[in-house]
Amino acid sequence: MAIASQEVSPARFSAQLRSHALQTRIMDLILERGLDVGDAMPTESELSAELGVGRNTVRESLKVLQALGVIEIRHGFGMFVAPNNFSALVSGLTFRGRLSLRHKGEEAMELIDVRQALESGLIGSAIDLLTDEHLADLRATMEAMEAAAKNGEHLYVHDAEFHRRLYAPLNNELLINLMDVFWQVYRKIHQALGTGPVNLEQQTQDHWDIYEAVANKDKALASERLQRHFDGIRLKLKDVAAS
Amino acid sequence: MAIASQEVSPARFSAQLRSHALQTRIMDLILERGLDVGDAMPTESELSAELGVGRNTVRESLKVLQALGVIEIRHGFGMFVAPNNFSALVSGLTFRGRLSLRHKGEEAMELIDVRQALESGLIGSAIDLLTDEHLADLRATMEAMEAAAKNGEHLYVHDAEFHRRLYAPLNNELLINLMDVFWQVYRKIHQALGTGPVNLEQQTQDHWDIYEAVANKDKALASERLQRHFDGIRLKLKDVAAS
DNA sequence: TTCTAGACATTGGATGTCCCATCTCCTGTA
DNA sequence: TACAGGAGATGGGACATCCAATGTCTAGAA
Repeated sequence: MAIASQEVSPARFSAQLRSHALQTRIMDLILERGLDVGDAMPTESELSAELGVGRNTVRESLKVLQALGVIEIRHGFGMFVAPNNFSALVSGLTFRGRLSLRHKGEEAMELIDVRQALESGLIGSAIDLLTDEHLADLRATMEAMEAAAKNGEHLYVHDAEFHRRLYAPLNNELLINLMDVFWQVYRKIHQALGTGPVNLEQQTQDHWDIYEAVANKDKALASERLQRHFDGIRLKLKDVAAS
Repeated sequence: MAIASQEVSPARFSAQLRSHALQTRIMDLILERGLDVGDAMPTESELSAELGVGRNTVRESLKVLQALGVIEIRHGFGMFVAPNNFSALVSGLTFRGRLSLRHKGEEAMELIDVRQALESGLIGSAIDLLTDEHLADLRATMEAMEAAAKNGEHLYVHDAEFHRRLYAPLNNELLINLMDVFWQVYRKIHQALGTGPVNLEQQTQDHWDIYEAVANKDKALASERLQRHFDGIRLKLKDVAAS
């Protein structure tokens, strides 16, 4: 006879498990077939037939895999195993940040904290591996930033480029991607809040200071200046959130 | 009753942009309505009507949002704004890692690098904020780990718990979530490779060493022992990948 | 009062249809 | 021969409409 189950219904997640299982099956299929980045996937119909589920169901999973950066979908042509691409995380994290800003902006601050920890913690290793070539790239970025500042243009592109190149010596794509995601999320949140007045010269000078410390291979100074850079960002965010 | 007569823009917009736009519209709708974590979302049909797209299309976007951890879908009941939850990232990153292991396992190594940078870089701040209560929690975890090791059980749970509690003082949920994701991805990759022989005692001792340094508030020592801990993990991974 | 069975709302999934984006290749013209 | 343009094939995008599965809630029975 049926006993009233004391168990907190585990079936509450059963549906998610099934759709998650389908995603996993598709990923396993890629691995089993030895497909590599850029290779073509089976068509939606083929997958639908092969996996024994409807095409709509397959599509839902495929969209998720696309969002996770696993595959790339090209309308009218086909689907392909995607190169590393975390851009999809941006929207999710941005949403989180904006949601949190309605309270006290905690999560947005947490984001800055993580960026700060990652960047100031890794700058030492990056300086160790820095070559003249990397330094020249960095300098070129700074000059472009300065030129943009003089023209009154936004520094977004150059700012992102600077931070990306700063850690290029580490040769860690995952790290670069992660940092890029965090940077973009910060930018989007900042945009959504409405940008206050920006001091382009100050911003450029901050980056020059960091560049200088890096060029002199002064790890401690570089780390400290990065810390201060982020302190400034944090303050600005707090200002905007309070208004 | 179809309100579909709304003529859309000339089909200049790429498909990805359109589906991404739909996801954004749903997220904006949440923000506009002031929904908070745990609140119920409109039903699929309502969204379909409101956004002027078919229910299947809405569902694809909803699944993506679920995968990004934005919403939680409960079969037969409804959809809700989800609490922070990065577990979905795990599958995507795991896939990346396994894909890379077919070549030289670079990405899996990069993952360890990022973990190492994050953890050894942040241990100092964590020690600054460490309270007796946190320390007691940490000790409890270690004792549980030791007990498990004596019984020959896997240490997975306790290992993860240890690293989670180590950084609890920072009070940064995003960070905890990220570390958890990385930890799980590492574990899954390791599992997929087939675990070699594991030395439970050694593993436990490593963690005790770290605990000791933390308990003594010796930041430098803690950071160094964490570094060595990850060096060990990296070596183990290299061994398995080479075979 | 307590427990159970069923109604209901809502998501899960399948199928069929049509639309439209992209690529390939063939043909016609210079 | 070389190149431009268009027709057709391929394949994803969107939608309507079923029915199934499942969690919740309530009415009714013990």
